[in-house]
Amino acid sequence: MTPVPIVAVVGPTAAGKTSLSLDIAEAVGGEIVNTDSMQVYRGMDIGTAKLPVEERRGIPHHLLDILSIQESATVAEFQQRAREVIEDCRARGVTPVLVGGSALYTRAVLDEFEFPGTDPDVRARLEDTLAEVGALRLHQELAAKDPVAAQRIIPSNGRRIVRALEVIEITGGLFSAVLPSLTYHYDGVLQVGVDIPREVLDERIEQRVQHMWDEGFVDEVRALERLGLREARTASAALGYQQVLGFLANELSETGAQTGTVQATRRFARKQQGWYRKDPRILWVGWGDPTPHDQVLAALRDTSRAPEIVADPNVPPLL
RNA sequence: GGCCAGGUAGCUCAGUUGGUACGAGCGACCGACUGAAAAUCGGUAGGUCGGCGGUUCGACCCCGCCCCUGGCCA
Repeated sequence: MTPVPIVAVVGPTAAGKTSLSLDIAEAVGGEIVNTDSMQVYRGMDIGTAKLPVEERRGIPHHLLDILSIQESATVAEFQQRAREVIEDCRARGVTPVLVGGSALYTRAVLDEFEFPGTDPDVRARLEDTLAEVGALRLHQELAAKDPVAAQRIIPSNGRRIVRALEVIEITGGLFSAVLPSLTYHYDGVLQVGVDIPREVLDERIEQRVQHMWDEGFVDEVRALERLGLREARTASAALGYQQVLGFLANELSETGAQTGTVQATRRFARKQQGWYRKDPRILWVGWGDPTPHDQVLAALRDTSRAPEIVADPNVPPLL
């Protein structure tokens, strides 16, 4: 069977990925696959800017609302589920359109990326040790077992040191702390990056956060708090949610929570841009004329601008 | 109007008994990143120490006046 192309829309939060992805999906008859690490949680809607069902233009959306906030999403599991969805789409001749701002998630799905496994007991033990002796001491242990990994992980980053030691312990091998080279796992991938001037982005973020508050974000968090959000390891750290939890705990004023959310979201957007700007495969589409929509459709037609698609003669033209 | 406290990095504040500001946290910017990634961690840039005068070899630190902020008194 000839592979169907894959389109991935990436870029910083609030840049306009969602509407672009809908346009693309409509134009090529595709389905949306979420690659946002927080939109996977049920009930986290307003704060993650999850597209309401009635605005999805009837296009199937995958991998939204697949976990309760009590659960903790992981890249490895997400990778597996996303690949299953992609396989399913391709088998049906449908183009998967991935959208989301979690760069590691997108890469784990699109690129050759193998996760060595995990063990809750080993992990828990290492985390206890970390809390006891501190990152520096653990880093010495790592240096003894895997000098190369130790050299690549900064001695103060306890989290990554723990993971490296975990992998070493359960595999009996070494831990490679280097990101794999940029090699697609699939044929016919087109990554589209939404480019947007920093001032415009900052403005949009502020508006988005204001809109969240207008839509009842605080109530959403209050309801989730009753369901255990505060104790949720991952979900409680989501942008905005952590600030509102602070407000509900009286550690912050409501205004402080709101401005804090804007500030944290801006910082997050910078971090996202950092990830994407070093991936040379991304086709950047800017705002203005022609529209991003038209730029992408042109790219899908003009094979010279979508080298990954051209590279595979088996991929049929999209339009 | 008087008294007291305070005016030091974008913000909140340390600090120097007078000898080139050791600054810190947050923020900003840049970066790392393989099972929490909206996480975790690293690096860099920011200050004529409220203004003007004086004392001194030398003042952010002493003196005088002024301006500003907060509190108390009238």
